[in-house]
Amino acid sequence: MAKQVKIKDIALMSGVSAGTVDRIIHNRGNVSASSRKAVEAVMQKINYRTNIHTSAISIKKTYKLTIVMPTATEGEYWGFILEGIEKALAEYSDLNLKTEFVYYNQFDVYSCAVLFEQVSETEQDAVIIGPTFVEETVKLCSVLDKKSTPYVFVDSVIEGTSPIAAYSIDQHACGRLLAESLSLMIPKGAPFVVFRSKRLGNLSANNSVARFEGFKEYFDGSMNAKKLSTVPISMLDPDDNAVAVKKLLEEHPDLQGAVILNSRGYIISRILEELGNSQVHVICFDYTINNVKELRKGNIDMLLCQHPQTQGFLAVNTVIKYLVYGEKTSAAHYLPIDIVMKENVDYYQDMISF
Amino acid sequence: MAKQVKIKDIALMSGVSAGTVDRIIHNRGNVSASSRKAVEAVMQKINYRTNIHTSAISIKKTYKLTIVMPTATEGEYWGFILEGIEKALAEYSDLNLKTEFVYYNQFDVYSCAVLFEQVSETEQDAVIIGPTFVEETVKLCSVLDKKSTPYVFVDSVIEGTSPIAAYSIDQHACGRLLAESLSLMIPKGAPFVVFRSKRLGNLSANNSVARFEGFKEYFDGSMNAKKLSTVPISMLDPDDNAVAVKKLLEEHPDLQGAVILNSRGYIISRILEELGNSQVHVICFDYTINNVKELRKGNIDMLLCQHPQTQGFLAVNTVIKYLVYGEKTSAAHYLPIDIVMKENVDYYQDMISF
DNA sequence: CTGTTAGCGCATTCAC
DNA sequence: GTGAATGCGCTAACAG
Repeated sequence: MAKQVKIKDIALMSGVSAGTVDRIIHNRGNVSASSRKAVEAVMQKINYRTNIHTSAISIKKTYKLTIVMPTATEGEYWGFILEGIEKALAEYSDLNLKTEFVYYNQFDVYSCAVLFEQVSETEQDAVIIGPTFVEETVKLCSVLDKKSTPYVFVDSVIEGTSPIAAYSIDQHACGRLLAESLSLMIPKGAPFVVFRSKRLGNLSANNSVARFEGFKEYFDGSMNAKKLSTVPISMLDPDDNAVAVKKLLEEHPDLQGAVILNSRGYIISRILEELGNSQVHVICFDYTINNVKELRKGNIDMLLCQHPQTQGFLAVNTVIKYLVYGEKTSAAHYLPIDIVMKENVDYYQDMISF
Repeated sequence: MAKQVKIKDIALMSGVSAGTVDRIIHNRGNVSASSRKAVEAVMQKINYRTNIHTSAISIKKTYKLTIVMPTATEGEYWGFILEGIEKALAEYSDLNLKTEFVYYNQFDVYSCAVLFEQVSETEQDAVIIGPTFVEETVKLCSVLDKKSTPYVFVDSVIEGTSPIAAYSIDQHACGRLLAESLSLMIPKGAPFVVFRSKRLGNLSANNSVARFEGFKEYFDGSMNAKKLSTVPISMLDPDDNAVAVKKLLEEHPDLQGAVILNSRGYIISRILEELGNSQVHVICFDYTINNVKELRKGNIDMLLCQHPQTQGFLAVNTVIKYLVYGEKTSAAHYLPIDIVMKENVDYYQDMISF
């Protein structure tokens, strides 16, 4: 390995002092044009990387980081994201970080609007955003852009914003994978049903749409496409769901598969169990307590999962590297789509054990 | 966050000097029993974590790390492990690490014995071991134990050794997952075949055995168990394999599934393709170039993968943390068993992008 | 065996 | 606008 170039070396080579070099690197101003020119010339030739250790030691600034996301319940999706965030923050405990966590109700646009407004008015060095509502998010981001405050997305990418990075999964690919899994499980041409969320107007619904697109695309031109029927499920009316499923089974006694485009698969699998139906293969999304329980019982066959912890972890990592070390990452990161079944679920959760 | 405890604090609390505390933390000797006792008592009460940054800049010692494993080809299993190792080493580039990579032929006990002997005679601060042959590994480890040289396993855990950590996957669970996947793909009672490696007397074979146990266990008592037939495949005689598969298909024209207990699934899937058979579902192990190619072509339906990069990465991490910061980890780590199919393969490889 | 102390390389700050 | 001085917490060498 080549010996690390130090700030002192650059100073020497460009005929200025270390302090001046530092001021240039960190854009702190108070540098004469001639000094800047000399230093920049040297920097071009030389591959300088700030030494994170010495840097971390001597940084006195307290960085303020705001995390805005839907209310996080332990063991559920946003809870896992939070886990990853906290894990990463723990690794940077030597840094002087001040974090503020604020949450909105993901089922309530208003709570989101109010909170985002609040965040807009607060001063901070960076923001990690877990978006749900498109319009509100775009608005928040435009304010942040104006203040040149960097922000990172977890869970989704929002059009019309310019985050320094976004960690999510490819929803379209999720849909295709869902279709591939289903078609491996049921005979060609066998009837199946697609359950979609009733909720509209927010991003979850958007994700759902992208998944559905991918799902349909996979089947395009194949026989199965004709058998596709979709049923909306409701979070609020459990009885409605039971009735709908029952009706469906009566109409299609040979139903082989049920896929749910969101994380509410446990609702359907429970109904199927109650109806004594064990013939229908069930696939849905996300590693949640309820889904895992159903997976273990054998009522759900397969879960397609993202790894929310990793999203949170990487989001923090990116922000710190950007703020403290001036490192930049590419903007869009699609994380792996994990397949979890009964026999590998035990080993899934500990993934980030480092 | 609670304020970080410093070495000086511990020294104060236990009535000794900072130097003594440091000697105790790093097992550098030259400490009286009474001092040790006092300090350890305080350490128990207090949650001390060495500040990696100040530590890193002041360390003068050059740690020597030896990595022994089977010859690593890029894009294959051991190549990925190496990737993870190098990734981790890059993160510790500020540390004064001296690494020595040595490789043996995983198909040749003798080359392993010779190399391990050599490693035994070299002095180093820690060793990362990728084992293949049990006896040779046990012998090496007993030498290391005597010298109190810490070592970490990747890929497998070997009985009768005491590594500071081991990163592998649960082979038995792999077998069960294989069975679960297969039974989702083929109708109940449909005939399938199990391909096993011919090679014996080494650990790969051991892994294979464990996988087979898990596989059988899953089917215990079910109808499918009766349909189980196993065929050995040979790495060396491709023609033999083709003949065997052809014969198998003639005997079982309704064959629905083929599982391969090792990473040579591409050999079988290619033969099936050549024979024009697209009805048999193929599942095998490991993300290798050949397997992925067959997966993309649709000849292999599913790959069960470990994430070798992560194994290598964590192995290095553990060693460094142990050596430099005196941190200990629990010994056995079973990593996730990943399921890779055509539609999620694109997002699998970048997993360690941090 | 133990306490003391000189760096480690950088960001910051304060005289100039 | 600039350069030199200071301090971060830890390690390692040295003097007792």
